[in-house]
Amino acid sequence: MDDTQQQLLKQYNLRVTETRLQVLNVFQAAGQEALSSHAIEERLGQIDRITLYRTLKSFVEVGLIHEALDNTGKSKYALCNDHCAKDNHQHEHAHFHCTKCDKTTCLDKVVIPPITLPSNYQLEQKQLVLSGVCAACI
Amino acid sequence: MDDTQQQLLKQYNLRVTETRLQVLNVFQAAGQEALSSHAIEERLGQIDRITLYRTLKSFVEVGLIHEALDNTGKSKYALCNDHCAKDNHQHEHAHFHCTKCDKTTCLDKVVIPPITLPSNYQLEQKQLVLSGVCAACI
DNA sequence: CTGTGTGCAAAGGGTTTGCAAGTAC
DNA sequence: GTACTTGCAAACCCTTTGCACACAG
Repeated sequence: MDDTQQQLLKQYNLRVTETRLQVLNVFQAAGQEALSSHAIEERLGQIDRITLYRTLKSFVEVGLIHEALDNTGKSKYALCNDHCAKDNHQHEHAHFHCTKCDKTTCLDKVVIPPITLPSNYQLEQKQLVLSGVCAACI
Repeated sequence: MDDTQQQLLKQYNLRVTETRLQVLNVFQAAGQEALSSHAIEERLGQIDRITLYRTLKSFVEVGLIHEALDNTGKSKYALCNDHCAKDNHQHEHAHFHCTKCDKTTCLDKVVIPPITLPSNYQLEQKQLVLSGVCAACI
């Protein structure tokens, strides 16, 4: 429903614009797959690249999407499941990058185990990047 | 000893050149710190940037250094401790990125716990990226 | 109406490629 | 001598910034 998406944007204090609705739509359709700006562009076709970058930045800032680290060097993004706040992204799950199809997937069920750091290290964020071959490519 | 470094390069089937010796030297001096190409350039001063990129690529290919993932988007590299082969980099340790000084450190003692993946995922590599404030910056 | 978002052009940063000259072995 | 390495220029890709116009609230 278009209406739920509008609500979602408002909920995050974002103005409702055509571009944002479209981008949000792409993310919702992508499910657990993390998308590069290139992939989003492909799916939308006519979007302005710069506007897209700014849209993604806004979405990350408010906590609607999160950046998924993979070892490709390029940024990929996926929807946040839980309620993430501005400065409190909660993403204690792993991201899996398939070396065959290049897809990056959020593995919500894979919880990052507690890590024991050397003393005097203040841990703020931990990200687990797994790579190999995904279910679809084996 | 310059001689040990030459031996090391030969051991990895790399031709001994001035550039490679210099870069190797920088890595050995850096210890557990992972270096960006920019950082290496700074420490060497007069090196050609393109040659440096190619040197790094060669070093990674033969397994002399490994790429350390941090969430800055830029590539950083550090010496491999164990004997890594061409297609068999063994880096089951974590990398810590300090958000204050921007240093990335290999935490050899932090072993990545075994991960249980959903069935039909073939795991080949796991990387743990920790970030926060390092001992020196607290 | 006011502040925010958009679109274009231009610039920026990191990295790669092509090619000729130089060098390790 | 031959294959590999270097150095320069140019190109590439992804991303950011500046500015005028358009639009949401």
